[in-house]
Amino acid sequence: MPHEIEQLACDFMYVHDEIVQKVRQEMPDEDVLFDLSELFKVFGDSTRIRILYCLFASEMCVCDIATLLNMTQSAISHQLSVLKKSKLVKSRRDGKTIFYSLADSHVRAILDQGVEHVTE
Amino acid sequence: MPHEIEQLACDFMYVHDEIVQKVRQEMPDEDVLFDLSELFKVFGDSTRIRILYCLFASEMCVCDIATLLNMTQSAISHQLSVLKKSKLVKSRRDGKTIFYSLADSHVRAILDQGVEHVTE
DNA sequence: CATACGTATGAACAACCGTTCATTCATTCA
DNA sequence: TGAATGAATGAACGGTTGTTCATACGTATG
Repeated sequence: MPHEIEQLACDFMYVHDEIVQKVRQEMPDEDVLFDLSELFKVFGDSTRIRILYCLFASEMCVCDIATLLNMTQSAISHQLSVLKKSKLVKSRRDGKTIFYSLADSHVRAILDQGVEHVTE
Repeated sequence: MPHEIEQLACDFMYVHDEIVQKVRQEMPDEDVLFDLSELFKVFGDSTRIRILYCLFASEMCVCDIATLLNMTQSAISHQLSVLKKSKLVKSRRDGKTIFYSLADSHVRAILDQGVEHVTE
């Protein structure tokens, strides 16, 4: 793209300097944008969403979730580690069992907002 | 998983019938869950998020966005078609130029909620 | 009608993702 | 200490995704 960034590409230049500035101003920083897309990637899998819905009801161990969702222990464990890396879920050990629970109250708000969009 | 779904998997059975019922009740239907994860997949790419932030400021044509984001016309066009298929963006033609704009006010709310989570 | 320009589209490719399988780890209890 | 159990992990796989490149489409204009 050999154009000057300020004058934009189209011959019929629609976007003005004023709007370019507005975009620049309102667009979050690059690293925030990266974290944001990483966050939504985590929500972009129905297994992980279903796990989160389980944890809305109560803390649970891996094999409880696996049974509820009718999936293997390994698959759930892998996904829980994704959720944990993303700080959406936390865990505590009680003997042999490890209980998982939500780490953040935003999670529900974000999912609910999504549901609202999808079901209208 | 050879277990009865109602009694769950662990020997030390933590999740009770009451909680199982609560999960079943609060978990959205399978098709809603599918749509939900599809929606978040769309948000799970920083290029698409940046496109949406452009459109928060103003409707724009493809090459305006490409210039603003310093990407090729083709890459932006492909991503706009994803956003359009997801009904997050709409378009209108004016001569040779096609202008894209937001199709839904929920979009901003969902992204803002995500930003709030990420930047705390 | 031919040219130019903005955009869309299909193929191709590399990178990434989610599950499965086999194995290992951590803890309890006999 | 050794067996049993709940959970984590690494390798491997098939499928998906985002970009690039080349090309085709649609509209305006000469």
